This record gives sequence, C-alpha cells and structure tokens, in this order.
Amino acid sequence: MPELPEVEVIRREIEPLIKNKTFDVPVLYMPSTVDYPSPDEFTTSLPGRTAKNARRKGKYLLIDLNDGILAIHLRMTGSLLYKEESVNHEAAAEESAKTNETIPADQRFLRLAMPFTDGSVLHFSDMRRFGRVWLVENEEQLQTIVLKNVGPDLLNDLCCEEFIELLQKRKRSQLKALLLDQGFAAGMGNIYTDECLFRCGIHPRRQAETLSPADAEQLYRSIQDVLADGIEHGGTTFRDYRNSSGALGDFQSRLAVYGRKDEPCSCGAAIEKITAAGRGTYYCPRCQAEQTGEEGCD
DNA sequence: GCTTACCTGTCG
DNA sequence: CGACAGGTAAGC
Repeated sequence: MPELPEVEVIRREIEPLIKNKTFDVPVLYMPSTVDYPSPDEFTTSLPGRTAKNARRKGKYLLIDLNDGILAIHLRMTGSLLYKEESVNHEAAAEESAKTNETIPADQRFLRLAMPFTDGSVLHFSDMRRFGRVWLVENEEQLQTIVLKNVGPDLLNDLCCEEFIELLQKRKRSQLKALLLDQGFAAGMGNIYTDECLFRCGIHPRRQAETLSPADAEQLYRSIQDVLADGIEHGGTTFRDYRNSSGALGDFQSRLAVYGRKDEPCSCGAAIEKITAAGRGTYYCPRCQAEQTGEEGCD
C-alpha cells in the first residue's frame, strides 16, 4: 500500500506520540511478520527498549531505540495504528460476535501488537501478510540485514545533480522500471511513478538514455513535487491506506492518471492503461507521447 | 527483462 | 469465476 509519502505521513504522526516511551512485551499474532531476529528473540528483547525518534528511508520506517533500531515495512496492505489505550482483542472479538458487528480490519488482520509501558500501543495490521518488522542492534546490522538493496532516499538523499548521475548509469532502463527499482533510488511506488511521469510528460516505457539534460531535470523536479504533494495531502487512499490514527489520505482526489483508464486527461485525450515493468501503468498518450522514432533505431 | 510467489480481498 | 491490487525477492 504505502509509498514514500504515506510512510512519511505515518512517521511524522507517530514520532511525537512514541518519543521516550518504553516498549512492554509485544504480542506476535503472526510470527512470520518478524523477519529478524527469531520471533522468540524479538518478543523477549523488545521489552525495556525506549523509542527515541522515527526516521525513514524510502518506504522503510525506522524507529531508533535507546539501544538498537526497530524497522518496519508495510508492503502492500500493512498499516501501523497508534492507540492511546490497549484493548483486550479476544474479549472485543467475542463482544462483536455477539452483537453481529463486523470486526474492523485493523483488529481482524492484527499481526503484531507493541504496547508501551504507559498503556498506549502500536498495532501492526496487514491483510495480505506481506509486511515485515525487524529489530536490529545497530546501524551496521540495519544496513546489512534490512537495507542491503535500498538506494538513496528520493526526498532526503539526492540532489538533482546526483540524480542525473545515477540516471546516466542506467541508460538502458525503462523509466517506469527504473523509478520502481528501490535499489536505484528509494521511495517511488506504482501510483506516484505514474503521476510523476505524467507531470513531466514522459512516456513510462521511454529509455533513460533518451532523456535530454532538461528532461532529466524535469523528471527530478516532478519526483520532488509529486512526493511533496502526496505528503501535504496526507497520502493516497486508493483502497486500504490509513494513517496512524486511522484517517484516510486525500491525494487520491488529485490523481491525474492513476486508476483513470478511459477517462479524459486534462488535455482531452483518453487515459490509457498498459503494462510496464510488470505493473498496471496509466498514462496520457497525448501528454506523454512516445519517442518520435528517428533516434529510436540503433 | 519477465514470471512467479507470497496473501487475501474486491471488482467486473 | 478470473483478473487485479499501493511491494519485493527469487527464479529463469
């Protein structure tokens, strides 16, 4: 579900709420949610550690502890919810069974509850079970175990010149594939990639080496702008995304192409859906024309 | 590169 | 019922 803006929204919300709070014993409803260390080791070694601040690299949320780092990736449908008070889930489930209520998704798909000693709690829920959590002891473990294939963060780690340098090393790549490649640069996902390429008028299948220096700079600006806009509007709720207090994002109302197959672009042309880099890809055939041929043959 | 697998749900 | 879904790792 979440791409960089959604993770950043959660990070900003959560940081002041958990700062200087000490973890109590977590409840691991689905052991495979913890990727490192073993589920048992995770459960016994988290209690007593204190949250200091929350950072982000690409789509990874990183909570620095007084000792070690808690890393979280929400993948497709994960959510991280903060609650002021712990609730007894089994009792709540029984209660809703009696009254025929639907169990809210965050309880039904609860994978890991991480209470603090003050009674507040972080809930990691995930319908599709792709999301993962890691507890590492230091920055070196973070890099080798969690972030081994993650490139520089698109918002925090790259200026325009550095971005263009990276582009030049990947001349043969399709732009859509390149932007989705977290090893190239981290943070873009399927929605923001399509929106970004629309904003700079670049066809998703275009090859990196066909970009002029001006195109490349435009691409960088569009990435910065679309990510900033996503954050400003609280992220995109296309289906499942919720922020850490359960609220919906708002950026979906501003999507220019994503999810809008056959609808008119602002230019009047019908938006098309194709497959690029193995993903459903939306674009405007007029605003994002393919390369016009002459230099296409080598 | 592309495909498959990982999961569960929703939509056509 | 099949196709597809905000992500990524692993397999040709």
